[in-house]
Amino acid sequence: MTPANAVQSDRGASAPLDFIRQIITDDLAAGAHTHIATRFPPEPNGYLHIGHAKSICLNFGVALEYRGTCNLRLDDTNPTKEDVEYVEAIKEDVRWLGFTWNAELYASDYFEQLYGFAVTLIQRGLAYVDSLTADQIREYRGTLTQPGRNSPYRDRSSEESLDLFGRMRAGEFPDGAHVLRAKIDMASPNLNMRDPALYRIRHASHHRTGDAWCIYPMYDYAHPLSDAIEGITHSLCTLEFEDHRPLYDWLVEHLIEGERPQQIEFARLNLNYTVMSKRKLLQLVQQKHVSGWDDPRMPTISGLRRRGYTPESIRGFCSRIGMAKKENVIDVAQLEHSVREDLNKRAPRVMVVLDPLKVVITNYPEGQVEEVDVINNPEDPSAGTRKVAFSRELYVERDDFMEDPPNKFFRLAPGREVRLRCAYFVKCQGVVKDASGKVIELRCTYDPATRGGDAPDGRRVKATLHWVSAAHALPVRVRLYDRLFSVEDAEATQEGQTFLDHLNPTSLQILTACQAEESLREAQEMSRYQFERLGYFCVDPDSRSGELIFNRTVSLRDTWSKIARKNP
RNA sequence: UGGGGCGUGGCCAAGUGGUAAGGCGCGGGACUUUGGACCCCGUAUUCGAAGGUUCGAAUCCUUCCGCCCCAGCCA
Repeated sequence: MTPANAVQSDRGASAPLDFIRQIITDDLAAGAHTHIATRFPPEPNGYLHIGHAKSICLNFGVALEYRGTCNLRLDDTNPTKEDVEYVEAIKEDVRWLGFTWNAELYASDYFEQLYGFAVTLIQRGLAYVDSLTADQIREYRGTLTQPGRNSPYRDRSSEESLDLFGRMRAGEFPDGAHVLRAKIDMASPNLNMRDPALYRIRHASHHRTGDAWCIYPMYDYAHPLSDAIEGITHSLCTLEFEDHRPLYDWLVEHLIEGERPQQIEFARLNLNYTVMSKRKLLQLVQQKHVSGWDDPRMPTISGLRRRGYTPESIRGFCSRIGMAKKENVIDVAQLEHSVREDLNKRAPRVMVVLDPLKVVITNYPEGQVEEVDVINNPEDPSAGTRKVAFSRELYVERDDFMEDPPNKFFRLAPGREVRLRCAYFVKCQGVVKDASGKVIELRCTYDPATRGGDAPDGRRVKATLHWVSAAHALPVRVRLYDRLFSVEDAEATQEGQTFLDHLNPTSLQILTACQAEESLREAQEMSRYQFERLGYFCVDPDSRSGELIFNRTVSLRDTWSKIARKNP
């Protein structure tokens, strides 16, 4: 695995610059900055998801490419929703993705400075303490088409506001009694400029500052100033903050001298067949629709990690999807492609039978065992080969046999010969059924001359099957994951429905009777394999010694299933 | 309806007045001891629409249409 500090940009050198990198390049050329500084500013109120990965790759990627710096800044201005559990998870996820932050910072580090800035604003007549209730403030704000009205407290003297603001900090008032507001323009067509709230009273203890404060700055106030304090040059955020930019600029122009940060917005990432809002993800966790934030079906970084995704595949995905301002919904096939591409190159191959069907090689000596050499990774000759036990009784995949095969089915059927991977050609001579007519065993013969999988007489077979020697097989459990939602747009609901109504009831399928080749016995937690002909799997942390559990990361591309679907 | 954005193939996305990159997906083929991978080929006479400017327009102008965001003391 690539060491975190060795990560270089995942953008190809010749890739065209996206609009953000174009702006930065131009700024540099114009001499606007000598050093590029970005930040990744998550609020620690939930786990990071693949949408955050887009932002992480952008912010850290830009820093790497321009030899600048990127800070990790926890945007912890709302103590009622935030928690240390989340900050730890966020740090782990960013690190795992392969990025190293310049500094680990918290908006709460700046509370004292931010307070000072607020005092300055009040002194200059640019902010005032309002004593309207939340409901009144809403009424006074006006609507999209009607201008707002000035609060009766708007013309309060700065002395009085200063006094009130100090007493707000001192804890003299209950939640909601007063709020500090910027004095901008209640008639602005941009609602964010209609005297936005800067500070609110919240008698809540903060996960970092404890009970030191009972007033907390709003995001709109804290963010630009935090950026300025850190010397951020380009503050990259998502589209919904576009309307906030005038306020961002207003604060920075009034309070910051010298180089000022610039906010640039890009489109957030959406993926089909999932949800991306933290609120909805939290709901899935709290209502136990999934096992936790790291459930392998979740679009969270921790979920993808547990699913078996690699950091490289996620970074590759982020660079592949591009960066623009257009609303987008990326097909999950794109994500799946990224992980297949990565794992194909490095995952060792192994044979595991998910749904075993017994095969008896009738002309193979009873009690004989031989070891065949099996290729570890055809994409990587240096991976070499391993020995796999072959014997008279084997398991093959039930799907690899059909008693009455359709035209395009190349696998095993009565009278048909196939190759057992890296072992022998076998021919099906008979079928054993139980009382209900279910096939429970195949009687086959093998051709001793085909050892290794090649026929000296040059005859060909149309299929190669994976297999496991029954006597040597290691029983394992496998969890097959599918999309969490059964519709592309889970958020699109009809009257009386919620996104939960679109949950895919078969998103998790647990297989308990799988048979794996012996070499897997020592498989380490989280190690990844390709189960030949099936897909990529990783060892779940729930595994105990004596019982391995594998998660399917993604299946292999399966042209047979497409054919089968088209010819039912 | 006020304001802010955005419209290039099924999904992303380059393109910045000189005649539509690339990726995913999809279809076809070649190869094959994974129906995997790899490799070929195909997949927008047209850029939301209509006018206009120009020798020439996805790119400039005008009008129209559609979609997204904003009325938290959330971020």
